[in-house]
Amino acid sequence: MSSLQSSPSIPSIIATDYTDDLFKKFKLKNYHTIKSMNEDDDQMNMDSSDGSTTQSLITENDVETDFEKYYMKQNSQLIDTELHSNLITPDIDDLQRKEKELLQTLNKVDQKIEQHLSLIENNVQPMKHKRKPFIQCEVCHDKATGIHYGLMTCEGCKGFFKRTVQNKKIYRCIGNGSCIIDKFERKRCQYCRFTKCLEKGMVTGAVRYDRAPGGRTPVNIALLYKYHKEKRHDQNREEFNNSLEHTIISDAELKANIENQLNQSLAMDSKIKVTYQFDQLSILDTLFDHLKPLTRSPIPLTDELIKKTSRLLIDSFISWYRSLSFYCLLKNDLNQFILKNRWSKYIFLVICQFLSIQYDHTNLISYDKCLQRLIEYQQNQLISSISYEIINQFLTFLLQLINLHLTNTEFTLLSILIVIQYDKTNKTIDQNDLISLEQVYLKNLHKYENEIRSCKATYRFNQLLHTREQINHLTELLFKESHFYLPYLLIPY
DNA sequence: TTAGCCTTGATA
DNA sequence: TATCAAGGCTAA
Repeated sequence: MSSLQSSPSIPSIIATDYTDDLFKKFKLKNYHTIKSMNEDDDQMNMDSSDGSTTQSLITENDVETDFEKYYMKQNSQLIDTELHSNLITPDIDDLQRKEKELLQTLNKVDQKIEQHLSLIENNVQPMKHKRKPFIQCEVCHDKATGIHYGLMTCEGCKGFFKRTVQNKKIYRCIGNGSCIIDKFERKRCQYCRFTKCLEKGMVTGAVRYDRAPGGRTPVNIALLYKYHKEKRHDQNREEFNNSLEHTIISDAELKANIENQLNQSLAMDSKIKVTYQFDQLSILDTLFDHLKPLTRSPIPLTDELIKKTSRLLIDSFISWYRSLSFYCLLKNDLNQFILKNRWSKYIFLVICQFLSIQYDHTNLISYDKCLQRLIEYQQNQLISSISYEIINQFLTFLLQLINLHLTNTEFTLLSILIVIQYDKTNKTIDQNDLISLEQVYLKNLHKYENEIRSCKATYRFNQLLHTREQINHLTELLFKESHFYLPYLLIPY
């Protein structure tokens, strides 16, 4: 562990445990020393932060080493925090400082503290004798065991919050900071879990520095609880008002919706748990990494493998879409509409592009071979007449795509143009913002073709737009006929 | 590291 | 004395 810590190439987060443990031990020693001294002499009023009291138990060298390591860690964390403030949890000391400032403001605003206390009491009182059989944790929706650090939470989230604050942990989110936190997924991302704890109103100041067990919540902390409770109440009211104007669905609902569509198209039962992977470093590499295992799969491909791959591709699609520059500029409901309605087209293009790289126009799978795989996949069941037509159309399209030899830029621009295409047949949502956005990307594509193909630019540009229409048509056809698995069957093995 | 269970101590 | 909300312990 110590060698890891000294290595500059390893992120500081990996090496935190060692120093955290040392600091924890140091604080414990400090606490026990003070406690024993207080027991010996009740008259003395010692401050637990006074370093001199600890020297009777541990050597100066120990203290220096422990603190040197601790402050080195703190410094490295601060640097990291500045660089990736959106993806790394803030410093716990900073959080607690902000809470103190807030508390001072609260006290200044309301001079009648006594009145405040009675109000808090009145708020707490009615809850005391209410016992519900199942109360949800406000962070992960598991069974709550009570109010912990100001919020109704389960034992897991309580312990997680305590450990984070006590050990001054700093977490990193490998996604975009919007991971789902529920009973099953809460362990996947510590950053998003802690962020949710704070957002919901857990108070870091309620974690006791002296680690003294038992007792009631101090008045000042209770004031912070009240503040957060009122703040949440206001936010909920505002969100409710907004929801009347815009129907915005949550991440969980979005995934469930896509999941349902996928189930219907693949016509299979779901037994696989969705796994989420957020890798935005190289989207095409990630997508192809998801597809490569199919080239080594048993023959014929299993439902399970196709479904698992589809889910990985969907996750990558969501991550990729959210990383696009215009994502934050569009209204939430429009983004949700795109995510819900365009994922299949994007995935279809990805698989076809993967196939076009695996094959070339001379060795493309034959019509008969394709039919044979389809029959094998359907376990020798008779296939409908429409299936013959779909295979034909699909193979024709694939051959065209192989001959196109898309560049990476063309692939990216085509992907975006598929996703943001204005759909004039759909009047259920305001898509006006997509018109101008589409124009921007069309201009970009044309400009790119002008640069690399000069006189053939317009022809190529039109070819790509035609490809987009073919993708729209084929995706809808595959979905309608529950043949969305067809592109997967063509992956060479 | 997590999370369920137990202990502790202030307060009604 | 019961309750609540802190903390600790420990198996997984």
